[in-house]
Amino acid sequence: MIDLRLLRDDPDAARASQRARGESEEAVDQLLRADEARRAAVQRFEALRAEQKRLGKQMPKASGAEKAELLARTKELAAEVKAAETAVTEAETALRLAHLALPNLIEEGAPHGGEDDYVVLREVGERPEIPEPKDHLELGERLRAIDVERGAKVSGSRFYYLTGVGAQLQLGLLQLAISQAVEYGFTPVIPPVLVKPESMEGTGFLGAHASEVYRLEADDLFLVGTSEVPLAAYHAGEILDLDQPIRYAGWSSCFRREAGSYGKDVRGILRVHQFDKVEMFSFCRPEQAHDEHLRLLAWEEEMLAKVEIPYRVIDVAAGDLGSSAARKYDCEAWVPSQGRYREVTSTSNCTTFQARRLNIRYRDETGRPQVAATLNGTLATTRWLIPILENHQQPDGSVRVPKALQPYVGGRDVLNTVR
RNA sequence: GGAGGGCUCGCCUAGUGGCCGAUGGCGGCGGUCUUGAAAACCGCUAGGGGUGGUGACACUCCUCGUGGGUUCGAAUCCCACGCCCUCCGCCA
Repeated sequence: MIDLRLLRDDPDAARASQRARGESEEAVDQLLRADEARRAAVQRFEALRAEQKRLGKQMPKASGAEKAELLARTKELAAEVKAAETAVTEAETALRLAHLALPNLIEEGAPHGGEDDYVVLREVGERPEIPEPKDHLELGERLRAIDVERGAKVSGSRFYYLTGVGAQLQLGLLQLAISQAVEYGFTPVIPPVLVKPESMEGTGFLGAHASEVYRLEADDLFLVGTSEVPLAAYHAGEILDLDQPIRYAGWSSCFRREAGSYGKDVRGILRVHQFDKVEMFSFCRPEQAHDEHLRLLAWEEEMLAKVEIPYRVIDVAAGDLGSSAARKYDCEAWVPSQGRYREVTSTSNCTTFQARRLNIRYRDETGRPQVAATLNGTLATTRWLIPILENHQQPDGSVRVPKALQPYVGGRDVLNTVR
């Protein structure tokens, strides 16, 4: 949810943001009208209510005919107050709907347009020359690292087993991510992955993403698609000390239904229903958010450097930001078998949008509560195994292990085909 | 699965129909005292909304888990729901 006061002061900023996203400007005006209507309703109610309280105070002192008259008047008033209160409730509901419907204002500088209008900020690392690259699944199967056949047998399509060095590589990768995060002052967190509806709602994943989310009907709980959800909701309703940003590194499994992606990326483990991830999450003051965002990006790039894979950084266009983000940078790793870059990290600056929903605040210099800013960014996921295997493959199907990961596979620098 | 108990301002707690937005303690902050500290004493210490003002601020309304009901009037009475806790059983 965006700041309504800001919206009243400068509705054109919101309209411009909507245009950049390729979304309706009418949503802005709807919200403005709903805001206005609510304030009018509130004022009507308050006037009546004040009168009711005033007369009510006279009641104990009154007696006889005076009391009877008072009673008659207050009785009438009571009905009016109740009607006015109902009107306020209705206006508030309408406002909330309009409020939820409007996405975050984009950060100045974010590219305008849709999915394909991203801007490449830089390409980093040398793409390897591999004449006939094997894809990650073939490599993974030869190494006995990835087993999608049995994944499908046991759980269905888009499920897999990581076995042997596959399991070790993933654990090592995530461990490496946690170690780096801790080194930079993050608090490592292993959060719950089942959350209540309000936690899911608060983080904005029940809007456009609702069909992406697994819901456990019997218990009315949701499986999280990222630890961003339990990390953001961790401080819901709290007033934090944000002299310094508060940083968490969440380690969790993530679950996604991948509804509507039938036939897309069906081979291997690029797009799966369940994977593991280490996610950075920051709470900070709004004025710190921009710099914090760049720090998160830098930490992502540091991790990519550690596993020695070529990548590029893109500045995601406004129309592809999702409702919460004001700006988003993705790192895309080079995938030799596909001859293109694929997303492996994503860092979003949600400014105060998410925190406002979750009611997460801090105290400013004057001691007044203000809405905090939240940011998130990927530090490692199962998907990283793809560029790691593919970029480091050798003609015989063996795979070189990046130095940083060697300790996690028994010190080996090469993983050899099994059998 | 069964049976109980509880939800009040950071924490604990008082409050059974108007004088309660709410008592007291702890903690926190500020001050007095002290060379300094402790102790003692004094003061301050929830959040949100609306209106007015450039502003410090002023006035006002809402909030005692949530929603409804009774009543002229509800933290207090009634109903429903939610959440937390304890015990028993079962499973790990």
